[in-house]
Amino acid sequence: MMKPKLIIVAGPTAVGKTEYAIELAKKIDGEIVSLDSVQVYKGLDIGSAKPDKEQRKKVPHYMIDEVEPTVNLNVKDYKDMAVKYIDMIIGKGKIPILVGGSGFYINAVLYDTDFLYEDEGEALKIRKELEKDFKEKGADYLYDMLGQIDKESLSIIPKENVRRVIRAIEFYRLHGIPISEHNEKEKKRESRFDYTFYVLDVDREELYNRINERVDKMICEGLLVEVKRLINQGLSKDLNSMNSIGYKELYDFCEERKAVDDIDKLSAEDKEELKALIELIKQHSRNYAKRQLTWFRAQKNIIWVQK
RNA sequence: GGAUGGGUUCCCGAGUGGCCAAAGGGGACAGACUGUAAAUCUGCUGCGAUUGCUUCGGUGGUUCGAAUCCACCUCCACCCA
Repeated sequence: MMKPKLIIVAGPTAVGKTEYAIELAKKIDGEIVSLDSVQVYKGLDIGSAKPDKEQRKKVPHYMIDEVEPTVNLNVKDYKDMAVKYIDMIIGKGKIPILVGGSGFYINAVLYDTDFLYEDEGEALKIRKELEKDFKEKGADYLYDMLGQIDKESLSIIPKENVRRVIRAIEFYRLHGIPISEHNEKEKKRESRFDYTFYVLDVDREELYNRINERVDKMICEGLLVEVKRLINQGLSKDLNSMNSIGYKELYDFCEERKAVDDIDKLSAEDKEELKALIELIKQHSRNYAKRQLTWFRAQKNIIWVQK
């Protein structure tokens, strides 16, 4: 049986994936599935640089505005949703074009990683308990615990990465097998798609310029108002959605101020503070872009597209 | 013009005779990653291939030895005029 065709357009933030993908989709009669961990959330529009209405009219887009920002999505849920759309597009005889920068999510979809079923309540309970252990007994304690159930993981996960140490222990308790063993198996998976994996890239300097400019643009377009609106909706700071770049930096600032719709009206002091926060957003975006590049460099069968 | 404090490696900042290529932080760079991933974490950061070489505003001294002490110069901050 022939594997269905699929195209991926990935790359660091702000390289211009959206436009590139739309052009491509028009040319080959494809439909776009966003593979972006933030664009899925409703209401996070400006900060996640969602394609606008005009763009979405040109080509059908999926996986955008898919869930409420109050939901904490994880790879499994994300993958399951995305796969449904992909199969639907294939079913129509069109070519799915996956567009996004979340490498981990792209891989999950592309290789159809098997994330075992987990009882969310149970998982959360275990996690809370382990987090408490960490606070009370420290990282060494957790690491020892991991070593007793899954020696292999010790060479993959550094002790300092407590979050992943916890997840590894949590996985073992949930499934009774070491996460390293499961991952080893999943890594060998072949994609069920006949895929072409493009990664867009530009000179580092140019990329950073684009990022900086785009952040400024987001501010002009009303990022502050967007964040304020989300806060007023009751979104708490510790939600995944609010933990993304552009939102986490502005959260406190917007929460403390009554009005943020007119930047010119802010006090001189506030303006200074805001300026520093904007710089921070730019920096975090640059760091993120760098991490994305690192991820893609480590992937197989990548076709680099120098812009 | 006078008094004082200060100029340290990309930035901030510690160091006040040898253990100093110089703490710490930031940034930059590189990397890891399989249920928080726009998350989380790691390494590295004067030059050179080890001995080595060139750095701590500048110049000249003191000393076996100076970023550290002395002299002069220079720049900055602040105070008095």
